[in-house]
Amino acid sequence: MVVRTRFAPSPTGYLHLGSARTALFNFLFAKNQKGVFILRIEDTDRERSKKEFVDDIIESLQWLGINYDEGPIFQSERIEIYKRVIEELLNKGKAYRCFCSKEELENKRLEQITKGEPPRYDGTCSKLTKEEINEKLSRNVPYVIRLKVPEQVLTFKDLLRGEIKYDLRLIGDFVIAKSENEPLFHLATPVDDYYQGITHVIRGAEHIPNTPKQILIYKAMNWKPPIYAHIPLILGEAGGKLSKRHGAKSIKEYRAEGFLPEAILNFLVLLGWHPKREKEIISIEEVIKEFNLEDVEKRSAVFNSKKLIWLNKFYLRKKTSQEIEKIILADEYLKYLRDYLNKYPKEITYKIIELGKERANTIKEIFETMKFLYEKFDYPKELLIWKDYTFDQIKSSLINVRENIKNIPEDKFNYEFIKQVLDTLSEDKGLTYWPLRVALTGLEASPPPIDIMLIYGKEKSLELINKAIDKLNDIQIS
RNA sequence: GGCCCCGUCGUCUAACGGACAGGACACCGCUCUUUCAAGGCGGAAAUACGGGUUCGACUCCCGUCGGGGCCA
Repeated sequence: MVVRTRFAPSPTGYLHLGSARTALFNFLFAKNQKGVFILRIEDTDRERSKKEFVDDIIESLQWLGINYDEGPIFQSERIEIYKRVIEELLNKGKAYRCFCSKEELENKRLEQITKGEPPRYDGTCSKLTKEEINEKLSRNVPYVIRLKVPEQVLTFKDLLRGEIKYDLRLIGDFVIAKSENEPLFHLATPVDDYYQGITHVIRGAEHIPNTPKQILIYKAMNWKPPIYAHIPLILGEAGGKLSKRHGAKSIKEYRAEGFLPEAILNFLVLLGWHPKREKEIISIEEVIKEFNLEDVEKRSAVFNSKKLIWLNKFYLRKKTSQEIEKIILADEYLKYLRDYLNKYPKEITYKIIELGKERANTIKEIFETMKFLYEKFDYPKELLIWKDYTFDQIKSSLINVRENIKNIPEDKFNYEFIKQVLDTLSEDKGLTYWPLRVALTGLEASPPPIDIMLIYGKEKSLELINKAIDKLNDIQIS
């Protein structure tokens, strides 16, 4: 039997980390089993479904490399199929039309609650005769369609959790469609899973309570249910389900900040699963080989942004400047960084990226780290002070540095030579390098000064050193 | 509130019923170093609690508590 899995999001928001991981686990399991992974868009809720979100889901999955073999299949285009199933259920007496009004239902509900019973539909309309139904239909009394739910305990097997028992008496005859043309989630999902030959339904643990309802549809239609695996939820750092409105960023946002797909994938896979040999860095190809649903952790995982950042930094440092340039040029979402690529000659730009990526968490931060190269900067003169040295001592150090750099011939203006010159200027190298570095960057923390001088060139470097010396001259006047 | 799921360092996790309960992120030292980053070395840090079962429990059972989810 060929394994078939699916990722079935409702396009009511951008793809975020939680749903991306659900997609990923479906993908990994299918690939591990040499099976088929399907994308299905559950857009039966016309009100809340938006094309924009459909596009985002597709685009983000593609960016992450979670490629589907079939789809996207849109539920909105399959109304005829649901209609057929609904009619069959109606004809077989497995489902019925319920004409009860909102008020009636509400009254019944309150009554049940005061009696201490679980609130559920009492099945009034299931007892209607054919004549009564036709009479109501001819009068156009509004109705919904309910499934007849047997009074028993349903047990199903979850691949991660074992047997899960559910008392169906608590559910009552639930609504499966607003009408023949308007199927609800609990109908459309199992119908699609069946017709699309889904063998394994892998989804978030929030769907555990939905599963018995969906199995009931299978039973009513005499279909064989799939295997279910409910993977743990990802909780936000503040607690609670990671959700769009709970500050969870979309994949798109991570992408626009310059996170790398391999870092996000690596991060997500480690949330609930781990490789046999202890390691943190793992490629998706390796995971596909090893992936196993039974090994997936049962408890929900708290999202830890620090670890994501650590992974991203790791992968970023492994990229060459040319690769990073390529990413910026290819990705529309990083368009806003493209200007940085043209401010200096190409070779210099590579050098800048080289220095920046060693320190940055994201592609965006590469240029933030090196921002002194791109815009005017200022700093308080106190920043020039190294340890407990006086302004005078700092000033003479800078003058000394300036004169020595001035004397370096243009053709000797390279790393080794400059280093040789500067290293001899003082016993305490910090006295040479700290004020120089501040003069060149205006920052407390930055890449090393010689590298920066090589980017600026001799002339601009001397200009910035002079500016620092001027700052210190002011001191004496005041 | 009812039902369901879950419970190992702050976080992600490892540990055939039998090790000093291991690793990673974060944190704190030290080291390297002009600063930052990266690296190296080291540290603090957990089996929720209470009962059983067993020669022996993180591991199995029950209860309590806690967290989360779904429905209302």
